[in-house]
This record gives sequence, C-alpha cells and structure tokens, in this order.
Amino acid sequence: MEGASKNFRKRNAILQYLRQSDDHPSAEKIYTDLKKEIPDLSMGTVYRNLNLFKEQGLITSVATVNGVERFDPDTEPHVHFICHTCGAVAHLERLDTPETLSAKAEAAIGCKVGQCQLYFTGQCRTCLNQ
Amino acid sequence: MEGASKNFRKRNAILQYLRQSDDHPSAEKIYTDLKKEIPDLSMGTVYRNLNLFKEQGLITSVATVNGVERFDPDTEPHVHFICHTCGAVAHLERLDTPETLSAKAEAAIGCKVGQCQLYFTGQCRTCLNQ
DNA sequence: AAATAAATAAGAATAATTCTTATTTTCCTA
DNA sequence: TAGGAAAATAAGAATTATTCTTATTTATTT
Repeated sequence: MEGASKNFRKRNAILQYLRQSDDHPSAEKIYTDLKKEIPDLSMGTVYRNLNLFKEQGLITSVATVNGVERFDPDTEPHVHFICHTCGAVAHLERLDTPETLSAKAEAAIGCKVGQCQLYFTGQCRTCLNQ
Repeated sequence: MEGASKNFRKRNAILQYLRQSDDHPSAEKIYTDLKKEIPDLSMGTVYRNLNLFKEQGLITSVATVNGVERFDPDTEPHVHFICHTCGAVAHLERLDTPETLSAKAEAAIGCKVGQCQLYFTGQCRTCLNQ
C-alpha cells in the first residue's frame, strides 16, 4: 500500500500546505493554490478541515483581516504584524516587554506600527461555573 | 438652539452608547439597544458611523468573535480577554511581562486562558515604500 | 422660501462561511 | 472477492455579517 491509509489525501494536503506556508493564508488562498494540484478540491473541504484542525489544536486562527479569517500552523504563542494596506500577516519572533514591543517590531521588520492588539482567549469565569 | 447644531443626533447617540459600554459591543448589539430609544434607527447608520469613528480614531476594532466584529471606545493600548464559550470580551488592566501575562490574566478575572494573541497593525515595509 | 449639503432609512447586493444531500473512497468482515 | 459500514468529499444551496445604492429627510445658508 502507498499513500495514506484512509481517505485523507486532501486533508493531509491542506495540513501540509499550511505547514509549508509562512503567510498565514486564508481559506480561499489555500483552496486556490491547492486546486492547481488537486482539481477536484472543493471549498467545503477546505473549511471543514480548517475547523477540524482548529479543534484538534493543529492550527490557530490568527485574526480576521478585512473580513477574512487567517490561519497559522504555528500554535506556540507568538507575535504577528498585520499590514492594513495590503493585508499581509507577518510572524515576529518573541519580543520581550510590552513597553518596547512596538519599537522592536518596527526595527525588526521595517514596518510602521499603528496599533498593538493583545488578547487572550479561553473561558470566562461565568462559563467555567456552568 | 437646543440639541446638536447639525443632524448628528444618531451619530452622537452611537458614540455615547459606545462610551458608556464596557462589553465591547457588536454593531448588532448597538443597533438593538439604541433602537429602543430611537425607533427609526437603521443598521446602515450604525455601520456607517462605526466605520467613521474608526477612521477618526475615536474607537477601535478589538477582534472578530464568531464572525462578528467587536468595538471598543478605549483607544489606548490595552489587553482583552475573549471567552470562546459565550463570546464575552473583557478589558484587562495593563499587565507587565509577556511571560506572566496569562497567569496574571487568570488571577485577575478568574478565567482559564487557552491562547494568547498579540498583534500589531500598521503598514509593512512594502506598503511604506509605495 | 429656495438651494445646498449632509445624514439617514430601507432594502438590495455582496461575500465569507456554513450546511445539506448525494456520491465516492476506504476499510472491515464474511 | 463481494457487501456493507463509516468517513470524506463535491456541489451548490443557505445563511449571515457587512457594504452599497437610492430616495428621503433634516438642517443650514442665502
């Protein structure tokens, strides 16, 4: 036998694509690029597997940029820079203190930082007590 | 003359609503609540003014939670906690170092932090050079 | 009062994402 | 090797948040 043991070819292709990417692609980008190699791929499959990967903790949702969700195969806590002119999402290596974060980000990748957004997700106290 | 000098009653009502809020409301929440006092308010007006306020820097977009954009009248850099069970968005006072951020957040509001997202927005080098 | 400009209401249009149904693929078992 | 079960999928319909269009209203100026 060669190939995956189950019918996981497309699922694996999507995960591999993400793992080789460094641009935090959208569902549409994944679909468009993979469609070249896998002509019978459908958007439903991309979305379904992206949600599955999220549930399994294999990927995370970085942010919604211009109404479009962007995905990241790197699940370690780290920092991103989002250009709101072109929508690019860049990975930044871990930076140390909040006070100097913006300045370091600017120095690191030559960008002009406008805003800094930091948030946690999880379960709030109300939901924990239910 | 009493009231606003121009036809800004609804615009002002929306901004006031945001400034009195502490739950980072969505456009729909703003609309539903204000509709009780202002029966002829329309969603278009809410969205148009929210976009205007964003351009003017009067409010920021915190995040997209379950496909819905959430707004914040506090434009100072600060930290949020998002419950992905109920979708609540809570403000956290500025916390000091990245290493202890999650633990401090949990202690501060009794939540269970899963992930920590930090990002900057602005213009990337490519877009700056154009 | 007439002209204008801005703000708005209403609903159509758009677009990202989810859902439904029928089909295909793979695996298991007799 | 055939038959059935279970999972994965394709296709496209449905949903829903947001934006856009057009006509109307409101306030201001002359």
